Amino acid sequence: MSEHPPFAVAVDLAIFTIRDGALSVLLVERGEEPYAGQWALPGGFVEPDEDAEQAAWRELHEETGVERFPGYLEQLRTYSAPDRDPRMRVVSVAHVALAPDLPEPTAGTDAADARWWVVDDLLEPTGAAAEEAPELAFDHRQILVDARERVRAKLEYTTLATEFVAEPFTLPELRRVYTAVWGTPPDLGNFRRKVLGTEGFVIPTDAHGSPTGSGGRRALLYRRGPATVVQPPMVRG
Amino acid sequence: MSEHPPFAVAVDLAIFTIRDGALSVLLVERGEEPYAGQWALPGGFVEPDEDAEQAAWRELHEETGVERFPGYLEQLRTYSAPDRDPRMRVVSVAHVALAPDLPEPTAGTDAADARWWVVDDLLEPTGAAAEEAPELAFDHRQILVDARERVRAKLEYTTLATEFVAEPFTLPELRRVYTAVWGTPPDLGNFRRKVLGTEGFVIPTDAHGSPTGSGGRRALLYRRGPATVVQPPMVRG
DNA sequence: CCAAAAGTGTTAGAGATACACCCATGA
DNA sequence: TCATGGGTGTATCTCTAACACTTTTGG
Repeated sequence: MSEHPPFAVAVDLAIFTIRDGALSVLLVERGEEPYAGQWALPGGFVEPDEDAEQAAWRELHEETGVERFPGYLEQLRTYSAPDRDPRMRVVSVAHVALAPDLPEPTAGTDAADARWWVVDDLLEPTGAAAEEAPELAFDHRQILVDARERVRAKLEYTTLATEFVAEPFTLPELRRVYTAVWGTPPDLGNFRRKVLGTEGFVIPTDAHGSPTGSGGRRALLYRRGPATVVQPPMVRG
Repeated sequence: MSEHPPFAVAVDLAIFTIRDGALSVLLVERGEEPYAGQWALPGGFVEPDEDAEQAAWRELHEETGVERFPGYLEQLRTYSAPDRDPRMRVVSVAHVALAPDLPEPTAGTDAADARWWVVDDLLEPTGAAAEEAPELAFDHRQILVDARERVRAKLEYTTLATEFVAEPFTLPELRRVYTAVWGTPPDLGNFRRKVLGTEGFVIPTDAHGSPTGSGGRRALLYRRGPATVVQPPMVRG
């Protein structure tokens, strides 16, 4: 019982953002074997002097090319099937990150390319997207499925949606986050009542946003409030 | 970037049950260094040919002494602080298990002793319990705190409470599960309406239970139903 | 002045809260 | 027959779903 077989410990990241009204995730094209040329979630090995969360933050900065990542990070779960990496025994602590719209990523050190993908195009491709949709390396498709479900669920009972928008933001912007993640827009009136009625969800400013299209009222601007939970939750669909 | 420092990967288990109306957890007294003589969550190293969940099931059988463990198991989260084990770099994939009242456990191979502890006596000891309450080894206190919070939360929006009672069970028994986990009893009438009104939560039988004390009506017996979620959730407090 | 986008009001109904009350059983 | 525990009923209140309506702005 004093055996401890050696494992490599990695972190993988599902980094989500909203682009053009669609929930999107950052993928990298692998430059090395295994799965060279295939698309995968960004990630890397945990260093001897850091924990998994520190490793995830480090990769987040490396892969997005942003020094001060403006978003949110949390652990998702650990994937440990013995054959998940053909090279050796690798256990991966997957994380979920959320951010407001980020610049186009730069390909990292060991990645051939990096870009944003619309999540639905990867997981439920229809029409033209079905041709383009790549298979993901390793068990990353499963990680992506679990990560999306985590985000969907957390929008219901937390104020996490505000991590998808840059401050200051308008309520219609925030509502578009829910629309993108859930696939269907929450009722306008009920949405506003819920957000404004939840103490500390958003903090009003006295400034107005700029017009969205041609014509239309200018929305009020808000900042993130200190609240983290929404009780009772917003309901999906 | 092609370095993979070697880690040991372990599983730790927070095994909960309800004993005498209190949420209880199984601890083992460590027989070996580090932390010899201190109490800890049961656990062990992941073997080369199994994943973390299989390792957790294996430990569950070994530590409880039960061949066919009757309860529920899920991954909690992974703890990976570099100094969490003084011997070497150990990453632990913690799990939560729930079971109906189990027999007194047998001390495992590398444990000096094993017994059930009332969780509140460990985490918020008052009065006499404060003397007895041991400090837990490693970061197991934190794991226990997180595990209890997971269980509390899941009772709200899932049918998980039924994993704490042996089939067939009565509704008052099930209600005592909520009372033990939340610390306060849900309203009797509302509780029944919620459980019976949630399709597939419980399945009625035509048998009656045996009397609890001296006097009192005999409760109807039920079995677990196929439902897993409770929508909208039961509310705590 | 019209269309588009933001914001407000209103009504019906579901569900929860907080009880009071009735039933079955053993001593 | 009474205490004990199981089970039912109900008035009130809160919140939400659904939808109609008003306001502000650009062209």
